[in-house]
Amino acid sequence: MLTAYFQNLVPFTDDEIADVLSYFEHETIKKNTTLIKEGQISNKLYFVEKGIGRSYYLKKDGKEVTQWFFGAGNFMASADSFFQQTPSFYYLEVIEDTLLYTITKEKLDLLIEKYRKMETIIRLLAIEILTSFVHKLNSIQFQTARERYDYMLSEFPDISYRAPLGQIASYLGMTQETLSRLRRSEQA
Amino acid sequence: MLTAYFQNLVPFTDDEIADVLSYFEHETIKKNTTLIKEGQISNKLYFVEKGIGRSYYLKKDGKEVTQWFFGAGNFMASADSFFQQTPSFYYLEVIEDTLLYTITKEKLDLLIEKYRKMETIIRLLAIEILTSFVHKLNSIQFQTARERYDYMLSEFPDISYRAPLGQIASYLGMTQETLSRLRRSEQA
DNA sequence: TGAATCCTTTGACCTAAATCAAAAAATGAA
DNA sequence: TTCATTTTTTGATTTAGGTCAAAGGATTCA
Repeated sequence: MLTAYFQNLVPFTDDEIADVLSYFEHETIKKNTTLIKEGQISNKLYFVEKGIGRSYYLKKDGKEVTQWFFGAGNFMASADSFFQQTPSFYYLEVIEDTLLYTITKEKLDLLIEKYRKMETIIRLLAIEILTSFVHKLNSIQFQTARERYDYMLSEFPDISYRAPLGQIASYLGMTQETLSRLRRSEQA
Repeated sequence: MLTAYFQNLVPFTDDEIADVLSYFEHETIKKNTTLIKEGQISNKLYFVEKGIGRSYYLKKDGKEVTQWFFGAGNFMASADSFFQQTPSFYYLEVIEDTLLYTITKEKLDLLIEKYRKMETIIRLLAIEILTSFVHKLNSIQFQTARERYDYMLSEFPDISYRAPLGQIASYLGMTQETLSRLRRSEQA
């Protein structure tokens, strides 16, 4: 899956791909494990092979706000912390038993130096993440609660039914009571 | 200013910088000029030397929604359209008389091929844009109108007083009436 | 310099969604 | 299998901010 992801962006030879993959580690993570806490500098970039990851932060009143869901087939990171090596604003966790490929910042930098194509991939990855964030921003700003939930269903159909309701509600910027009522009216 | 921007990310020699700058053009643009319309594929990346740029889109009801303001010292683009060469979701315009450096996609690609450092710069640029978008997303989701305006004041103090109120209001996801009332209470 | 257009303010009223509270359902641990 | 904890649903009430309408100000351009 990771191989396909790379090949899709920039073509590699089989030898190159094998070498690139050797920089990654394979990990199995149990449900509800925290990968990064707020304030830590994130040293790893993750690729979700199976399962769901989530980033969130705590409001002053202690309530969690989901910032993003990472489904299978996507890279996951506390992007600003990892790329800019600054303290993370977010917590990162997995909300299901999850299979991850991971790479450290140091190894990624080595890879980027070794393969120019890798730098291209990271550039494209950053732009892709950027695009999807912008898309979310536009889907949430000025939209009603119902429209925001419709965006969620179309953008993350699988996650919409696997993540706890409260986590989805905060991702969409509404209370869980409101989301619960929306779901009821959905089925009618 | 553009030189400083580059040097700040990756060191170049004087000769290199001169060569890189020769790929850019210098343009003076009159207030309220549209640079890109929705649906067009954006072929240019802009650097704002002086003035203010703005991206916006139209809702189904025809109302403009400001997506971003670009102040002096920043790159401006319809990011997804320029980098991925897809039809732009946004309009791009300048809201003051503006001095811009511009570079076409073709020339930028040449530069990236010629100087690896350029690819690094674009990668870092993409990550920087990403980070600031994420920051906005977090500052708007779950915040009250007052808090959103405070974010605007701290993030874009200059633009807060130079852009028309309606444009700022839609950027912050509120009506202009609400923003007008906020400002009044501000002064009290 | 004045008509025309655009931008901002103000007021009255309304509504979507938040808050508060508590019951019901689901999950998990012993 | 039961008890405890967490998650979801439902109801009653409140409120922030939206909508509608109209009047003032400020720009612009002939």
